[in-house]
Amino acid sequence: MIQHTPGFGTGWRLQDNLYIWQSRFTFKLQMTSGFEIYLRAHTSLGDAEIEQIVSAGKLRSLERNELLLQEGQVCRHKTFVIKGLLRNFGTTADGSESITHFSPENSWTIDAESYHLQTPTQFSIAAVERSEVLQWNKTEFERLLHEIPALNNFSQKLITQASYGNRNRLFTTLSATPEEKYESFVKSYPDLLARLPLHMIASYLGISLKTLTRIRHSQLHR
Amino acid sequence: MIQHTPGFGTGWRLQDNLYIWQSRFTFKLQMTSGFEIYLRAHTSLGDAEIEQIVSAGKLRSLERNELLLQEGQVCRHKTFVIKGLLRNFGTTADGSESITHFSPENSWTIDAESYHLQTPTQFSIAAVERSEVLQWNKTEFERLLHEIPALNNFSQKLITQASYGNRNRLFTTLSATPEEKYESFVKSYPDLLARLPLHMIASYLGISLKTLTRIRHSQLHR
DNA sequence: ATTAAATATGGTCAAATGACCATGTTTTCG
DNA sequence: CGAAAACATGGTCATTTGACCATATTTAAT
Repeated sequence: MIQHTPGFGTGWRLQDNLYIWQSRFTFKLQMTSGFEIYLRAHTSLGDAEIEQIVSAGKLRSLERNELLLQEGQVCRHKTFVIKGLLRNFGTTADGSESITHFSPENSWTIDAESYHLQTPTQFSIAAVERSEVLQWNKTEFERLLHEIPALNNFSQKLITQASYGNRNRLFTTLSATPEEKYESFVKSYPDLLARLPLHMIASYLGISLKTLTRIRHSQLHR
Repeated sequence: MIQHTPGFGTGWRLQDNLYIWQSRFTFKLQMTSGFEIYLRAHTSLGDAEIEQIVSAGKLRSLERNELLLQEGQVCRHKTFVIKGLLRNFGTTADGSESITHFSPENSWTIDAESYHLQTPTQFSIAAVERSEVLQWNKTEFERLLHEIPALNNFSQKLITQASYGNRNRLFTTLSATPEEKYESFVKSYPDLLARLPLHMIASYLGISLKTLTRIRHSQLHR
């Protein structure tokens, strides 16, 4: 019997009807190519710098619903999502969850406050789907930022851009009706619509699942 | 008859029962001392650098309800609030306003997206109270950031910290009941409670004025 | 392939919320 | 100081929303 993935990323893999042995090394090479493409598209980083960044990162696989960060922990890594989909969420006193952010492939995820201050977080990050991420711990990443000014610039730009998104999302959350929120979501993230269970979309929009299905129902008859 | 403030900051001013003539210059000196104290408290900037920053800024007075930035305009300045209270808000299609942020004295205000991208904004900034602000236009401020690394660091820190606040506010807006939102506001900003009309607090919390007065009423009997 | 879990939707009903309007009070500004 | 505007609160009522429960369908895991 063929054993799959006895170690992370390592194992027999079915490809073109042949089982091939894949080492950690070739697996990482394969997984990180998307990240390299991403960096080339969004920065002016050179080959050597990209190689340096990639080799400093560690791959991690996440099962569906596996936690990347748990309430009470300190966020110790910057994380880039290579494949899959993660969600950031907080839990209220009564145990219900509110999703503050989704991070699909080719985006970053972090708990910024916990990461920068190295304090325990009130939020969690979990995989919605089986995912592959690339991670750098804080000191490692700060070294990269220091050694590679272009990465530093890019990183600042990401932080700034994230703030635009947060503000716009806050405004929508404050001012829009549930129906408008849903339509805005569909328009902004048509791809996520198909990948997320509705209760997570409801949680993200700050409305109940019931209200969401009502909206969807009423839209059928229009 | 004594004329008050014929030019900005300039004019006869009642002090210790005497009318004294105040020039633009002495007025600015007086107004900016709070900003200097703020900088000393939050940075390690030296006297010369602080002097450089202050002298590059321009004072502006705002009447109650006067707009600092209007929907459709480009945000061209970084603004520090010396005195008074400003609000950032967006307007929905039906004409109602939602307040995204309050900026009291000793804080900054800006429309980050419009400022950084120099694109027209969908949001506005207005004075809640008569206010005094200190402003730097973008090229001027970027020159300062470039020439004064400690200011650059501080600026980055502010942007990052703002993002924590936004995320926490988003979570509360998503997950809390109207009553919890109000209590959280009272706890976080007891001073603002006394300075803001209730309809603005309701707008900030994303609830109706009616709901807010109901909450306050029910809290009296407890 | 089969079983268990997750998901989407619906019904019902009580509670929460907002729209509209009125009124007494407070604040602002000339 | 006095007029006008802004403000805080209350009443009423229609609508929206969510809680709870049930069920059919889809998806996931072994």
